[in-house]
Amino acid sequence: MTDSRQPDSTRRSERSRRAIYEAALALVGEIGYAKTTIEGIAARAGVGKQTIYRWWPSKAAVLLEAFLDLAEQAAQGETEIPDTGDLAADLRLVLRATVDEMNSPAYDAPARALAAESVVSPELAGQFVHKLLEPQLQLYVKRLRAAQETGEVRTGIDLRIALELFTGPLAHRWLLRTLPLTHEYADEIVDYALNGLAPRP
Amino acid sequence: MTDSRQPDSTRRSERSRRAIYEAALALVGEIGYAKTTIEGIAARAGVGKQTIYRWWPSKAAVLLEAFLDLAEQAAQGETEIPDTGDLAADLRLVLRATVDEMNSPAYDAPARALAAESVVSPELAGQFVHKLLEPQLQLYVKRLRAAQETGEVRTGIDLRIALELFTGPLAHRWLLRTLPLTHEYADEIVDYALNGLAPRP
Amino acid sequence: MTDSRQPDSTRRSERSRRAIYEAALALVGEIGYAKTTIEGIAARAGVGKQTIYRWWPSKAAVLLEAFLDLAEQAAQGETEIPDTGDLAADLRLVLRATVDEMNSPAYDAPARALAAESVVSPELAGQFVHKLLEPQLQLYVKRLRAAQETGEVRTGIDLRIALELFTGPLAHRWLLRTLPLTHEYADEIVDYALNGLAPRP
Amino acid sequence: MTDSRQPDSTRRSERSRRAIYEAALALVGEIGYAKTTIEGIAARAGVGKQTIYRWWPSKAAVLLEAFLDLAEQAAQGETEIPDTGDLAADLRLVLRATVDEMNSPAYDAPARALAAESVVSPELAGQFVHKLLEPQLQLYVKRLRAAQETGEVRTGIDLRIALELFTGPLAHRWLLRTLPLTHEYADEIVDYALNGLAPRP
DNA sequence: TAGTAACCGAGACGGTACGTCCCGTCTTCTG
DNA sequence: CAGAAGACGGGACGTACCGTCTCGGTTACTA
Repeated sequence: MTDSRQPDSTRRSERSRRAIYEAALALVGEIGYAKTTIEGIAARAGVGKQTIYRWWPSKAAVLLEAFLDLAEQAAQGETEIPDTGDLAADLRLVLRATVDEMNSPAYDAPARALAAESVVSPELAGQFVHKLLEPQLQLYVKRLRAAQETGEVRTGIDLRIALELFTGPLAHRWLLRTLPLTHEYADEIVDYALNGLAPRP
Repeated sequence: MTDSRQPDSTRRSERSRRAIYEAALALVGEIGYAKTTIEGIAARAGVGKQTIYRWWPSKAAVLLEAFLDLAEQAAQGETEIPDTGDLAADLRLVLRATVDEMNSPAYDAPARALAAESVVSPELAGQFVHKLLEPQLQLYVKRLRAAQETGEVRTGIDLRIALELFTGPLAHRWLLRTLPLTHEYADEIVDYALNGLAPRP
Repeated sequence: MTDSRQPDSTRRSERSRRAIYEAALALVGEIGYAKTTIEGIAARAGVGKQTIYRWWPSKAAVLLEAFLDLAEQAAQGETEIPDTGDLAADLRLVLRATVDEMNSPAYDAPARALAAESVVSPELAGQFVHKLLEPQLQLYVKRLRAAQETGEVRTGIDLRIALELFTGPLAHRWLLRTLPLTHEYADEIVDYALNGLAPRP
Repeated sequence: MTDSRQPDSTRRSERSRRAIYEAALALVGEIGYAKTTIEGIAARAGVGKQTIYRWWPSKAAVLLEAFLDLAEQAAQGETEIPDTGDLAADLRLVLRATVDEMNSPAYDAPARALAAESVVSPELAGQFVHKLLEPQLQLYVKRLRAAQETGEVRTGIDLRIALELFTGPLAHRWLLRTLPLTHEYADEIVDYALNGLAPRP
């Protein structure tokens, strides 16, 4: 009945885990994801390679956890889209913040790396979406539902689809760098998209 | 005047080039981009490794050219978004076709690989966007401009931004596999987005 | 004090070392030194290339050690030139044995390869001479010194030079294959050379 | 009746041949034989690779011809061992000259390279011995025969063997760099060896 | 309080692929 | 048609990492 080859996580070294997170994020920031190696992370963290292989299945998994850990620390409190009663204003605020985040190097490098890996690896994508992306998208659903109740958004709209009118364009510009990501762009997107969701006259 | 160490392209072997394209696309389709190696492409194409290194700077560059070549052959004629006078219908048609393409394995594998690499490599992204993506997006600009003239789209709209309301959401779902890409989804996107671009009452 | 990037030799795999010796000697015997490659040795030994590069600086160094190992096993006991009281007879015996050795394929191939490399590489020559050749030559010095004491060789002779009258000609014929190496030739050399070392009448 | 794949040597470019000789000797002197490549010789000589492959079968063959050409120019006239009536003096002179030659870099590099290749390649060795070495050794035979007639060397001696008492030791020291090659050493060798060839009292 | 089981840093190991260098052949164009 | 130039298929180089595997050493729970 017993068995399984999993190690005993109660004896896990917290110190090593944190060192690995830091080394992984630092290396991805400094030399990029492709040139970051497990050996490099281990060396930088002052850790044996086996300690990484024991707890993570891949380089991408290490980075995902490191990034989640980072995001968790960063997101202390601000886990809601504000509701001032003015939907357009609220969305502009959030989308502008997103634009700023995407333009900040500390966030950009690891997030891009994870996104790129996710594009190509369904397993990682699943984790990435489930643990990071979807929870954030659900915040939009929640805010849009509130707006639906106040009549700012017409009934019959599929909110899970509607939110993609806001996030999709931003993500697209960010991922493929087609054109610059600016506050003005964010505002414009909010303007056009919101118009599409408004009640028909 | 300049110089540069480029080889003499007039003496290039056409046979080798085509064999490399085919090998690259086949391998990416069969075993995935990550497991596709330059040695593997060379072996499959019956070509020396140096012949690849002589003409391309990286695995991604090979695949990009191979994919462009493929796209060029595929896109014989259909280089326009139809204009039946009914913008919504025309866009639904195009977006449904795009959905089908994204769901077809032959297109999916190399396109994903290139997109993933582009996310992480600005150089490749530049090529990818300039040679493949932007020309396609300009077709939307053209069609939307026609619609603007017939009054289906209100004046003052930035069409280069507007088109992203259609393509952004699709791209997002495709890249990160958040939710299934269906014709219904495409229709919904057209519905919501077009509403946002319509003349104000 | 120093440092150096040498690996930890206490953890070295004895099994791999022996396999590499055997593979190297076998390949040199079968296909010749020039066609023997490090990749080939590694493959034949069932070993990673890095395991060779970790412990040896070059193909020649591998072969030298393999050959030394072989010579060590072969030379169990016979580490002296016999002293029957008859110098000429003793030298004939030794030189005939040397001739036989040089004519035996198992010895010939690796020994030639090492000699050839030594001709061209002072570093290897140093090792080759110090570890293999000079110890053997000192046996001649010892035997000749005994002969000097019995009056068979005249005083005032530099024995380190004298021995070269015996070994030099043999080596020359062997290395450049000018003429066949026979027992009769060895006897003749002993005859002429010993005459030159005998006390003046 | 015609045939054979040999090119027409009457149309051969003398200019190219000389440039190849010079490039080969220069490269062997500067970077060593092992690092000298046919491509490198061609580039340095300003010659196409095919021009080398057309006329020579191997790198070693090029160098051999280049060296023979060099030796031919150097040996204008002095094609004899002097005969002053004093055999010992004559041999000391020749052996000292040989020592000097072996110690001169211009001679040393290509000669070592050819010797090393010859050790390992019977074909080249044949050429090397037949065209370069044996003619020189025959000069010793001639001089020793003269000495035999004057009674300085005893009858019954095989002169082709006898000469190796002089040249063998020198060659040995030179090839394997066991000990320094000096005039004193040459004198000693002449002394010991000649004693061995002298008529028995 | 000793024994022992596991994680840990370290790094050697059998491998795969890298990107480079040359090999010897072949092809194209020039004198 | 020899020769300069150099692209080609091929193979080995020496390096970098992969993921697995021992090897002491150091904890931290059991007997």
